[in-house]
Amino acid sequence: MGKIKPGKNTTKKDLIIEKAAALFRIRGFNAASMRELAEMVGVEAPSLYNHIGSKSELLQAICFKIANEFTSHLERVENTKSGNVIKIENIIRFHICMMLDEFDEVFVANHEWKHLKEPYLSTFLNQRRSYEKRFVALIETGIKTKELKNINPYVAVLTILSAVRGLEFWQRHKKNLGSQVLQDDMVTHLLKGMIK
Amino acid sequence: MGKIKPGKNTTKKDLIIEKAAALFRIRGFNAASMRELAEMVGVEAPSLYNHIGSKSELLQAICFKIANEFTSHLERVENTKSGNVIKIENIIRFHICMMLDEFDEVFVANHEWKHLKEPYLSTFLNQRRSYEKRFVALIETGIKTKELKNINPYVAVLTILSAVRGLEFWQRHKKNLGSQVLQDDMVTHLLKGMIK
DNA sequence: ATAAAAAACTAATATCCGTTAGTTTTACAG
DNA sequence: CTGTAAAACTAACGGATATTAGTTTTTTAT
Repeated sequence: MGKIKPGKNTTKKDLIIEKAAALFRIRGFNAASMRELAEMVGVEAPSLYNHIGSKSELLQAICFKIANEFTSHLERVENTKSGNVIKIENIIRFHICMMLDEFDEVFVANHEWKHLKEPYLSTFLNQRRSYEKRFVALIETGIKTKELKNINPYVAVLTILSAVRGLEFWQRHKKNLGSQVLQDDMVTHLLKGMIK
Repeated sequence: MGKIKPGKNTTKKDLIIEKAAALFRIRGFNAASMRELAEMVGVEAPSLYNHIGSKSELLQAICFKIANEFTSHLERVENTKSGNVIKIENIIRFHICMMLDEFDEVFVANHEWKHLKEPYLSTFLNQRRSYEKRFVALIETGIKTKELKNINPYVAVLTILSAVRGLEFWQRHKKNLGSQVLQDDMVTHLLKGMIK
């Protein structure tokens, strides 16, 4: 029967996925073993299969959870009446937030997606391409409405995504940088080159 | 006895390392099998061991080849008499060049280093930290000599490294962007925020 | 041409991993 | 309590992997 398992308000499956994200980030998907994961969960390895279907399924869950969060946020932004600059700032801030407080999952989605199996791999890549295109379109609109400089929108999108992704690299130095300060610095720095 | 093997001016070991870099980039270190590598080299798997010691040794060779190239280039720049802005531009251009024409090796060094075994893992990370520190020092000097704005040098270094690393992400779109144009754009963009 | 060394091949081993089978324990519903 | 379903455990399997051993072929030096 349906149960609510841990003391928290989450299923044990959710706990497993959460631990899997941490493990996959540190070890990488292939190097991470179900036995290690089981130990982190506090259980023997075969017991995991009472809650999940397979190791790949864990990777799928992580990657699509993140991909869907980004996609649905973008959709929300698109349906907003704000100007394009604000929309873009909104997206940048969302990326930074995701990077900071769902670090493991975002890292895994960024680095381990290549180990997804078909047809999930193709779906994931299509979703990603679609996201980029819609982001580009947003910038193109901003250029048409004279809000933005006449920049190459692809370069802009990829610069933004690269810079934000670089936050994973900053973790080590985070102690030296307040996170809100960091966020503001990054946003203004990334927007400065674009706004007219 | 000492031999020079292939028609080219490289040893077969070098060929194996080159193919390994391509394979490790595509599959990831753990997912890549020695049998796959052997097929790429045109040989049966055990034959590889006439030229190399182990799979890990291949990863070590790739990671330290790249790390040493960056380190020795930095050393060369430090011993130059140029101004700090030129030194920094020099470093950025070197990173971009490395990314473009030793793509597989740089990618592997950036993403698969975590699978190095001790003591190589520690050595690699120390070398990397040292590189960052010396890069930071260069920027700090530039600030003291009033060549650069009073920016946070850590932020500057990490932004630069992130942006350049993002080039791996651009491969897909490279068709749309001339590589020299790209290089100049990126350099000026990265420097613009720093120069006084 | 011949001897020696280098490098290829076949066969096999030990290990590890994801997963299944089968069983026992735990926990909740009545 | 008692019955039932969820979830834990032990044991084990099948497959893949890096690597070794031993042998044969190819290349090189003289």
